[in-house]
Amino acid sequence: MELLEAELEAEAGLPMTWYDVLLHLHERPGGRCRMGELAEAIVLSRSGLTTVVDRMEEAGLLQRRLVPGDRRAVDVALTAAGRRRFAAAAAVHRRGIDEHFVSHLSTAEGRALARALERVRDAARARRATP
Amino acid sequence: MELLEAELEAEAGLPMTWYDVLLHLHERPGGRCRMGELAEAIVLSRSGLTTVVDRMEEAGLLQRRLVPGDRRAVDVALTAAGRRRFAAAAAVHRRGIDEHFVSHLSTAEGRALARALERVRDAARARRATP
DNA sequence: GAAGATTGACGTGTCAATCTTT
DNA sequence: AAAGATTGACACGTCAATCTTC
Repeated sequence: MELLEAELEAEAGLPMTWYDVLLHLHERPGGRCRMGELAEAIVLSRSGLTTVVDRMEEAGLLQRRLVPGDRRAVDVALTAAGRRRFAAAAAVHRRGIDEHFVSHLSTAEGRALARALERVRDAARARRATP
Repeated sequence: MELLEAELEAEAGLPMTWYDVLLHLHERPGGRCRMGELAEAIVLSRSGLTTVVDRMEEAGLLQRRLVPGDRRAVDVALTAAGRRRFAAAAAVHRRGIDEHFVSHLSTAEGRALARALERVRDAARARRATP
């Protein structure tokens, strides 16, 4: 993770947190999403996300938008610059994952590892849901 | 990791960083070691370790000791209380690892996973050594 | 009153500068 | 000058309190 993060910073000029934000926005239809939902998705406190979005908005990668129908809420939306920046960063990140992780495993190993770790993850999640 | 850390905190009253310190001291002969060596071992900056050791010394789990022969250096040494506290914490932590990780894998899966991840780790370390 | 987001106080880590000893 | 540890300034995260809207 340290290695991937350093490469992302060096070659795409993005901190990992910013990449996470761009990724999850990119996955939503319209490239937009509520603050709370986004905070949940990238595992960050709501207040933490507030300041991250402040910076990213200054950098022109996204914009806060009013939510039609609920004046409490705020939407975060990708800008064109944000989409371009994400595309470039994603290329860097995918190459990194391939090079530093996937390339060291056989196909069979990859599958086996995924299956095993999914079980571990699911068990942890289940326990988290009902503590 | 979040789960293990929460359990350690709740059942043994130790932050993960403190556990790491106790563990690595416990592994050294005499339960003592230099500050710099310890910082390297637990992957923490030297200055970060300074403050952690401050707190742990206040808590009575370890002591700073003069190093005979080099007045620049400082040794950190486990106290009796530190050893007791580590034993209790280690029991909690081992149980957690067993329960939340190992128990979800077959013996064969465990071995395969270890071999595969060791290769990934070694590759990352090699690249880190010569960037 | 509860949901949604923001603000302020604080904890923990890194980095650069400092001080002592070699 | 270089090794060893500490100090101070700062970045980034969490939690509790606040403010607005439902």
